[in-house]
Amino acid sequence: MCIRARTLPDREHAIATPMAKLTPRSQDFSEWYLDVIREADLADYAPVRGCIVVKPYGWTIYEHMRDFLDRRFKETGHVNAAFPMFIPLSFIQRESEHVQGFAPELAIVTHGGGEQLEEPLAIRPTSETIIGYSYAQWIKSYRDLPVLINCWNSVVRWEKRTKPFLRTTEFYWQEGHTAHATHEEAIEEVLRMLNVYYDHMREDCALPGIRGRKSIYERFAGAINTYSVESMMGDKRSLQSCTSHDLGQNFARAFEIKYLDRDNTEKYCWTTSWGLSWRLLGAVIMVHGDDQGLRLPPKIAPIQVVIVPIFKNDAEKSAVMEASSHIARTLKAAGLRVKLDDRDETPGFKFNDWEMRGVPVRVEIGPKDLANGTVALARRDLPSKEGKSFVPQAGLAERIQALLPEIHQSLLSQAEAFLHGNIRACYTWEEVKEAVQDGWALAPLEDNPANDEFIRGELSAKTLNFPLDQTEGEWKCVVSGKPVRERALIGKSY
RNA sequence: CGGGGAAUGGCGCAGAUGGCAGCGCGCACGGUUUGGGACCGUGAGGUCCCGGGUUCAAGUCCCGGUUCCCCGACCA
Repeated sequence: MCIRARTLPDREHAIATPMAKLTPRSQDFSEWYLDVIREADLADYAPVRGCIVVKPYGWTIYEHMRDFLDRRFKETGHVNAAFPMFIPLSFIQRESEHVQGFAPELAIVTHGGGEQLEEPLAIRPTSETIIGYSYAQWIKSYRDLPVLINCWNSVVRWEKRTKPFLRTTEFYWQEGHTAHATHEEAIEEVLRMLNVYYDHMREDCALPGIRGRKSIYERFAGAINTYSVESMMGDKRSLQSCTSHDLGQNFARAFEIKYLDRDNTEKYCWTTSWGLSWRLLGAVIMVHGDDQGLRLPPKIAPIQVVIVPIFKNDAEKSAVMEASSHIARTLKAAGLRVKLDDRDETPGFKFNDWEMRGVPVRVEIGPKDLANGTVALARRDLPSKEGKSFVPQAGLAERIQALLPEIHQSLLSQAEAFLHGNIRACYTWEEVKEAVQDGWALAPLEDNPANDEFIRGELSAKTLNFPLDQTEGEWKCVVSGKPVRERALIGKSY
């Protein structure tokens, strides 16, 4: 079963570009997104509701993202481990807010080996509880702290409304779980990991975002504070790209995660958890993509450079192929991920094909280039003519190595301009109402669940977060009118 | 979970009033081509989403279900 595309209702467009495979982004962003996933060969639907099959090209992008992030976890002192995907139902019920938050989304196993289980097993929607059980056994002394563990796994949440990568029944992610002696240390960890995510997004994925604290209403079930990075998609809706939770002592108390301190008294640990899923790949698609398809940041692109040979006859072919192979070898030796496209297709077809797949750099080599000692160099981040130039073959590897960071920066800058250009400072409810029709509002807000509910009810938008970077000031809450010192981002979201 | 749309070859679609399952693209093979989605010829490819029912006969009509898309509710 495959992801289906719709007919292009825009006939004129279809005639103008008869081979168009994507719904134009401006016409229907949601269809465009699904079209890109299909045409760029990222994923298929699975025969199970809300589940997807991630194809090799899509998975390779995720692998690169994962590897960069994993490196950052290791650099900040974390180690990886694995815990069971089955969680005794009673574990999830131990933390009261946690169970309330997750009960509606649980998948539960009632049978095993042909027999009904004595205690049903939940398939993990997240692992705080089963990891808490282990931590309670592992942690005896202040000398055992902190515990800094990360898991790469998948979790299951029975979502009502799903969308490839953004919200799937099963999704791959990482979840970090740490335990600390003091609340200060735990808070430090929560913010450290928020910044690790923020840096990963910017530096590896060219994705800007706004770091902030979630409102009381929006925070994780069982946390005393949740932080997020909110990203703005191409349709100006927000995507919560990652979260980092200060769990206080809630799970420590529920699972008896205690240590004996220097003063010989027993104390509860302070725990944290933080996660980032393949949803971020959805953000890469929706932030960078255009009407030609994907535009991948070079660091996570499965193929960084594609070489397209051009020739008219056999004589030209052998000369061009020889030069192409040589260049491919040179670029590979320089550490670039290179693909020489020797398929029996026309160059024009290949140009479009690789643009669809988001390859950052294209090298074209034809007879004219052989004569001139040049190649045509095209960059995906700029429109076709603007991004194409003829450069000498000599020093090509160095040139491309220097170009990749430039493309990264260009994608980041474009996204950043879009993000900041679509946030409006608002000071009245009327202004907020108007701003969220076409972007985000930054407005004074009292952190009170009643206000969140009001916003949701009135606007089909929600409180995204209270940005960490706040300007000093005192305003009146746009909902309650009470004096506040903080402003919140409000917008439509995924 | 509520409202609306949809499901026919790998993809996009057509198949009034029930009567031999089709088109474009893609795919395979042969040839001509190749600097922005080439062309000619030949050919392969189908549980018409699933299960019941009506009928001499169901892609088409009726009932039930599944999945996908959109809007809402819900949701780290």
